[in-house]
Amino acid sequence: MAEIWSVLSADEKRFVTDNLQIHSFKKNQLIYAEGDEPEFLWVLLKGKVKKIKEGVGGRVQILRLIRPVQYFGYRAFFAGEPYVSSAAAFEPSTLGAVPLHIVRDLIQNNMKLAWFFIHELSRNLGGSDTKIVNLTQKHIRGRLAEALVVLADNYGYEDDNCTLKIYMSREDLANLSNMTTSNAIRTLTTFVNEHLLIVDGRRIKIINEPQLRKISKFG
Amino acid sequence: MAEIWSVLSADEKRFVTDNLQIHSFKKNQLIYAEGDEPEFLWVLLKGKVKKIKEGVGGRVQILRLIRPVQYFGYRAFFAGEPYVSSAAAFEPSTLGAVPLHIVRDLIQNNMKLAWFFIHELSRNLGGSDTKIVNLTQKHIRGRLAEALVVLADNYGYEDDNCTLKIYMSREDLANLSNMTTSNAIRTLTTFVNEHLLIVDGRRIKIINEPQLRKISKFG
DNA sequence: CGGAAAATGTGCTGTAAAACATTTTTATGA
DNA sequence: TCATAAAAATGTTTTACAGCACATTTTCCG
Repeated sequence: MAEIWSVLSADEKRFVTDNLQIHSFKKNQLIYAEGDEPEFLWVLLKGKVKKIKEGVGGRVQILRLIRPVQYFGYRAFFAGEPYVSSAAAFEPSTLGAVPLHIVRDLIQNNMKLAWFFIHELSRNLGGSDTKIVNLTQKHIRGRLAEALVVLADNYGYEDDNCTLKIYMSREDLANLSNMTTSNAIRTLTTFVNEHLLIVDGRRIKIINEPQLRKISKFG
Repeated sequence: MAEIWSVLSADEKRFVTDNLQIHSFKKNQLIYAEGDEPEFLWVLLKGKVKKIKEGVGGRVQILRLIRPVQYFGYRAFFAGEPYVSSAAAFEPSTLGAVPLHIVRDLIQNNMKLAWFFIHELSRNLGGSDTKIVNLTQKHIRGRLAEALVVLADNYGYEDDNCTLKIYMSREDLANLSNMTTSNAIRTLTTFVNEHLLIVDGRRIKIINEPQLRKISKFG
């Protein structure tokens, strides 16, 4: 369980293990929904998870991507609010769930754990602020390029060192970069014509990453 | 010094006081800049402060508004990054500055203080995520209405119970709601014609708040 | 005070991107 | 393996909004 695990004492580890439930989620299955009261700290063990938020007219924005081993679902609890976003599995995934009151008790007696969450929250907040400017000010090409670069940074490449290790629908790609599905498809085609990518179904090969990063930066 | 103060022991309070510097900032003066290494926890004692981030082509987004007594400038330090946004005074303001290494030492020995920051960060992160959807999906009218409502919620009204207790330029209003200055002016005029507001220079009276909130919600 | 600079207000134009529509391709599972 | 649905692709239309130019007013400060 990565970073958290390493700051826990043997007793604390035991305490967590005793209270950890393992859950499996199917592709596109909801883990929790906007408006729900936060109950569990989730840890993604295997698979991929997206945090999403519904906006005007059912339009969806993907807020964050989660990879193993990362934690989520705790922010709302610490804020004393219901969830403001939902979480769903991108693909078949295995997750652990620890009741948040257990987490609270652990933090209360383990300053290192408190620092872990302070650090995580701080990094996420910085990312969120950056995302605001990226999504509101960049043009379509810049936003899609940004999304592709983020996917590469988040999930990496297959063994060929250029195929994105995530296979998402055009719709998800659109929801990630704040555009319509049509425009995601169109812009993707443009990038292919410009020899930045090779696309085969949901398989995306990035063949000119520097140029893509440039577009993402000044787009 | 509000919430933080109340969780400190007498010794800790003394420690903070000994390390607190008071600074005055003029209207529009920069407090710190994007890219700077975080050095101080800032506390706004008097005045108004905005957190801003520059985007494509120098275009500015106002990320957050700060009122007395609120704390800021600590996120980047906890994340171990340089600042990703700048802070500037809206109007003549008085601020306190506590070196962040002092804050770190205090947190290390005071779990209540740790919880304070976990709580703050969590609330801000939720707000930031909500802002993403508001700014990307709502139309101009909705975004401006939202901004006005946020101003009312943040700084409140004058004694007449309808004049916003903040007097900001059209440009700031535009930067808050992700639009050009021209469009902020135009849309403001529309709202006046619709008898939602009365505007006299920078003095904005909200005379139909329910309708404004409705526009903000479905815009 | 007076002149310059900044802020505000309006109209016009071009265009990026949404909305809509239709066809083609790819999955899915009975 | 065929039927049906879902996803992808592509063309057309519409519109919301940025960009710009310019006039007017207000603010600032030497």
